[in-house]
Amino acid sequence: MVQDTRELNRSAVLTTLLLERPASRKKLATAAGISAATVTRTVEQLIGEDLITETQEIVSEQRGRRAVQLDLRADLGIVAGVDLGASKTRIVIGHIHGTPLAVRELATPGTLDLPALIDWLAGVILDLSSGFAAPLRQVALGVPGSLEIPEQRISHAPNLPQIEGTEFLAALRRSLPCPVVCDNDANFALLGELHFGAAAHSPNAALLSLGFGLGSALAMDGRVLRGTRGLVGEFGQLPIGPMGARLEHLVTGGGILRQAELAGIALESPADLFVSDPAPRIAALRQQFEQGLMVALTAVSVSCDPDTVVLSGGLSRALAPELARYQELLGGHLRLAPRLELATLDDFSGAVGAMVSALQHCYRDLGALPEALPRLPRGVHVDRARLAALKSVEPVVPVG
Amino acid sequence: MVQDTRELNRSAVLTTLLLERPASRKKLATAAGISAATVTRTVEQLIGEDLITETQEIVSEQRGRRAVQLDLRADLGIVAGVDLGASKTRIVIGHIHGTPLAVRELATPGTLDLPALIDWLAGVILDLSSGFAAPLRQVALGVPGSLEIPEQRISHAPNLPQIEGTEFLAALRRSLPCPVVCDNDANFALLGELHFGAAAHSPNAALLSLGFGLGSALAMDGRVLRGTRGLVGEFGQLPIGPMGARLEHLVTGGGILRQAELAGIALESPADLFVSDPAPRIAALRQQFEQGLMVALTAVSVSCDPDTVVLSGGLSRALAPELARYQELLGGHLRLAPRLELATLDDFSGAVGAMVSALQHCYRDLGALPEALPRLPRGVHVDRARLAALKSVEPVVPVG
DNA sequence: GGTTTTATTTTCATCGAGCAATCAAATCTA
DNA sequence: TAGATTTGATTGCTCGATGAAAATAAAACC
Repeated sequence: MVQDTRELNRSAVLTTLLLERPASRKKLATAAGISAATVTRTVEQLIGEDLITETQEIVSEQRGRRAVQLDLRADLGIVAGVDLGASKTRIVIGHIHGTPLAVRELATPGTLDLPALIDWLAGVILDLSSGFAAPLRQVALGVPGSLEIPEQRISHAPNLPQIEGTEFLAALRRSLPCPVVCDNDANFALLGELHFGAAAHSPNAALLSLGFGLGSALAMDGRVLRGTRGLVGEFGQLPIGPMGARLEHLVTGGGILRQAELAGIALESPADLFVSDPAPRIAALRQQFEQGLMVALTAVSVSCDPDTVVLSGGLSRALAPELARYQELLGGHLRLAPRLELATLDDFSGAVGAMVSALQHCYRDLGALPEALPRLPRGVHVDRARLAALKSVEPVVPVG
Repeated sequence: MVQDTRELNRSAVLTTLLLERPASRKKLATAAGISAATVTRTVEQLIGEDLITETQEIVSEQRGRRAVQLDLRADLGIVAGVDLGASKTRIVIGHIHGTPLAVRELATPGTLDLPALIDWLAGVILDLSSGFAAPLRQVALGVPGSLEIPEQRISHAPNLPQIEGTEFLAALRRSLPCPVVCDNDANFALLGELHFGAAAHSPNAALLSLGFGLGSALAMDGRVLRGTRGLVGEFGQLPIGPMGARLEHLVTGGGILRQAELAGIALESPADLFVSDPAPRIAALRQQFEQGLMVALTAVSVSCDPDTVVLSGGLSRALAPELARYQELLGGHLRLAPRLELATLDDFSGAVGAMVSALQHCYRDLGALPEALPRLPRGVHVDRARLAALKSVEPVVPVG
């Protein structure tokens, strides 16, 4: 509690710059509520630390001396957001400014044993990130399982059992030259949609991932809720059916196929449930699904009072035509029902959210104020078209 | 961002004192990480503001000069925690130090119209708080309904419909000489149990209130979650039964009676469901209840990953003998199931929690650091015996 | 009564912020 | 083209607040 006023101003100026990038000293002084003199001195320090730099002045339309624009140094580094799925692994390399630089979608070699899987993953990350003339500063990894915070243990990952326990993460950390944070894939997907997707401008939001399994995530005030034992959002465990059947047996791709089999109906894919003119027996099955979906939607709604619930995962695309009806149904169950939206980043919500998280960890390490992190990165736009375009980009672009 | 270092030290010293009450200057300096010289000056300022005061020195067992103990001034004020229930209204007057001073339990005159109800409530609060030689600084009011934050509107209060809308709160505020905060009764009940009851030492906790209605509340990191529209915790809305029947129709006192009536069973009270040797038809009804209870317990568990789930409300006492079995059942549904506990403050969880909230608002207004509030008040013990003893105390005790 | 120990206050050097003057670099105007 | 004007950035200066250390205070010990 000593002379931290200087440190405090450093943080304030840096944070303001991250929020209003790029900005002149004058603008920083106004926005941060600090005198111009102090900003000059603080900026000098930050430049000395090789953190920020003066950039091109904008062609001014005003009279008077042109403001010198400042920005985070472009060669500070890059981050990697990784979504390690049971079948596909998706990676988004992000520039320190927040821009996605490269995107990859690979088949996860799920049959490999643990050391080989770690080798493969570390190799892929290093390979993709080495094409840029800036160091890799942070990796964020989404996994199809829960993370127990105190011991950094991954549990409950039936679709990729090798990674359960603590060894996978520990070994991956040894194989990578920078910090690695890890979280549940749904949590990162929600973070991605919060920043660039369907839940932008909804600080309170939830995500329901309807795929082969059921995942969900909750966010309040722009912050994704994360319990210490990774239990948050596991609504699939709700014992709602007769005999304690779980919700995940009703509203997942796997569950639908199983229910169909039990009922003696031949379904090729879970999406067949949503054909426009279903046979009566399929309609019954579908009604069962929809009942479960309503439970799931209600559950996430009363958990964090979201403005928006984002639906993602393979099944979500199949039920898109029914969305308006579901919205109405939910309104019947719930006063003040949240808005239902499909994920706009498609299968890349998770990887993009991981990139966002990695960036936030970077900014925090650089000294940004923690309370501003949920609003960072700012001034960047990411959408599916941009990601698609980057899939084919060779990572040979020198940054800066 | 100017010379706020002084203000910052003031907050730090005050917060440390609240956390380590009472404390000497030396102790404050060590605990807050501030130099002794600065603490001396800051304490001088706080004494000048009539906020803190020197108290009796402790009889020292050490050599050397005795440390002068400092404490919040006892005559700073009192707060009122009010739990306005549909049938009973409970009030706990709390000293600024956190000690409960007076406790009342009154029948709510639920048949009064709005102005008369407000008059009655304001009168009761003023009457009870006027017996102490210290001003009433803050009132916290728990209501059997939801609070929509932006407009301060109470909604969803079927058992006390007069208070719905914005007028009740607005008029009550006009009738009381100090700030009034309002929240859902379950939220305050959880806050009470978090501080003094079954969830003490569980920063992540949830509460399930099983009474005539179903209420619940969630807390993470010692902070009760509160959505902007008061939807958090309304798990009663879960449409889990056939034909969209809601969870609240299964696990509430009212629901049980209705189900029994539908089944043609005569029940005098919901508690009859839990007799030790039930008739087969009652056992079936009970099983239905327990299925609903499991859904509710699972739902709160996966919403905030609690270490403890507190059961409160009239029904919770009836099912106490079955608690161990429910704990086991829950463990079967859920890996890492939370601990189930009965509320230890009985019917006063809500009023005590409201008192806690009122105190926290006081401390915040005095300048305590927001991040310390979830740990305040400290060093006070409240239990049902103490509350019971205070029910009969006449409020004529001059404070200080 | 002197010594030792511990708490608090005072003294004093230093640090860092803001104000205001100054410098810098534009556009505007005759 | 040479001021005048406007706006941004820097610098000199003062002042307030902190912390280290010295001084003082108040106890126990011997």
